[in-house]
Amino acid sequence: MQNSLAAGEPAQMSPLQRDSLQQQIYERLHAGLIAGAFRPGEVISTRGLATQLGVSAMPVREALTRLTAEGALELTPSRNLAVRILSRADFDEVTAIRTELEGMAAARAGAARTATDVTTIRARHADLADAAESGDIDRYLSANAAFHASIYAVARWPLLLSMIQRLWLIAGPAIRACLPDQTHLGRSMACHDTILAAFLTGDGAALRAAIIADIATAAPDIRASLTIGTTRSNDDEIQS
Amino acid sequence: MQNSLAAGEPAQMSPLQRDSLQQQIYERLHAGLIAGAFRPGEVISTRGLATQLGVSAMPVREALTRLTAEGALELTPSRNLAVRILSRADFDEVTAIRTELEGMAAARAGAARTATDVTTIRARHADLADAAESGDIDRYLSANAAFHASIYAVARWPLLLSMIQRLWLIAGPAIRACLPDQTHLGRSMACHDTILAAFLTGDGAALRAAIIADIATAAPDIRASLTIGTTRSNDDEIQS
DNA sequence: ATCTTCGATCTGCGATCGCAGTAAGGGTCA
DNA sequence: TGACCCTTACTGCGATCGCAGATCGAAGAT
Repeated sequence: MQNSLAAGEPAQMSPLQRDSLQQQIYERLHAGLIAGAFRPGEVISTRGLATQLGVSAMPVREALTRLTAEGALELTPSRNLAVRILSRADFDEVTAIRTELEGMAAARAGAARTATDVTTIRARHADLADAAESGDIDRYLSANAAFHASIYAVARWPLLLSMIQRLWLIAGPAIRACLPDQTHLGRSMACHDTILAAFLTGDGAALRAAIIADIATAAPDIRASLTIGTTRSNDDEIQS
Repeated sequence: MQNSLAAGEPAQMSPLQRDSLQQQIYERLHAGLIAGAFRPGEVISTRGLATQLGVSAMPVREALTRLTAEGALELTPSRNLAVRILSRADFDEVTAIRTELEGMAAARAGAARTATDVTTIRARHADLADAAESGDIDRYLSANAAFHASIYAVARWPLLLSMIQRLWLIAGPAIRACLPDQTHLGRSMACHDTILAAFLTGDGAALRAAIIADIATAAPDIRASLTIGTTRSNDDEIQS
């Protein structure tokens, strides 16, 4: 009844508006934090983001509240919301939980994969390799997150995926902060080839081991850069 | 300047107001969900809760938004917020992740415990045994949650503890819904004695095994009661 | 008597306004 | 010239209002 275009209109209706505003804002910030669009310690203002997005402060507030509760942001003593700065102990904790949960998701994904999954993962891996070759850090981080997330999604455990995403959310800015290590990027890509190979064979145990190796390979570099970023976090100019 | 009582008043000032309203509301709902104060499918109204708590709808909304994002509540097609009803697949996922994360926390807690921790855990276990003997289900569930949480807190990994709490939040109402099984309560208490013993010896591996056994012991009963609660969830009267 | 239909009353979501607290800039006094 | 205070412009948090959508009950028509 709704579609008055009826007869000669095969095209599907436009999505109009999928989610609530706060959900859209949350998802955008989520992706931005994982992709390293924000630096540790960077201040995020509710009203500023609201005017920038052309909406009221209300939905922005709820999105930021959620991110704060999840540990991605923190409330500074001057009543400002800022991207959380991880201590080494924090990072170790995140890494340990990541090893556990992503390992579990990988083991399950290896056993549950379908033909469609295989083509999806291949595509994501191709994107990742392409981004790595281009040297574009932002593209690489986004592609890396998409590659991993698509693997874990194969396990078809949405809660597990959500908890893993939360860990990426917390660690994302710290990962981005130690970006310029080009050698790390090469080593990481070798890990990703191993991950893809294990996924193609469907060996859950091997896939789990490959994922854990990827985490363990990247961790020392990130960890080493942490206190540096902590001490001189606010020295440079605020933002663009 | 604020305290005009000044001189002869050694007593510390009252805490006045610790957190924001939304945080207090969130914590109260959190505890209530874990302790089984809400039944699966039960509708929770923002304005209703607000008037009941004597506050505006705003902080209640943010608390409920957080709980919805965490998977404890869900938005029904009639635009109502209700306590999430777990499918068996959902419950299996929660149980699997619980096994992993609570096992990890237990292993770490066994190694990191201090003398203070021992006395705390003993006290919590005594509370739990007392509640079990009294037969008060509500007291038992609260004491059970406090017992487990205090063990995991010994690991000193706040993020891990927070993620475990989220799992309890989701599973809480389902656990409460299959309450009247008195035999289950006895079996569970046996598990708790084993847990306490393992904690006292400081054997992380044994503590981990005891925790996992506790989860595995309770899971079948809860799982079996799930679809029942799902099908006839709204048959009885709405609420008190 | 049964079916339809319309209105009152819920729901969550967003916008707008006001409040208390902090940080920084400009003015004034010693 | 230097130190101090006060004003101003932010911040997050809470309250209040209005909107669209959905449910339910009662009145009217067949």
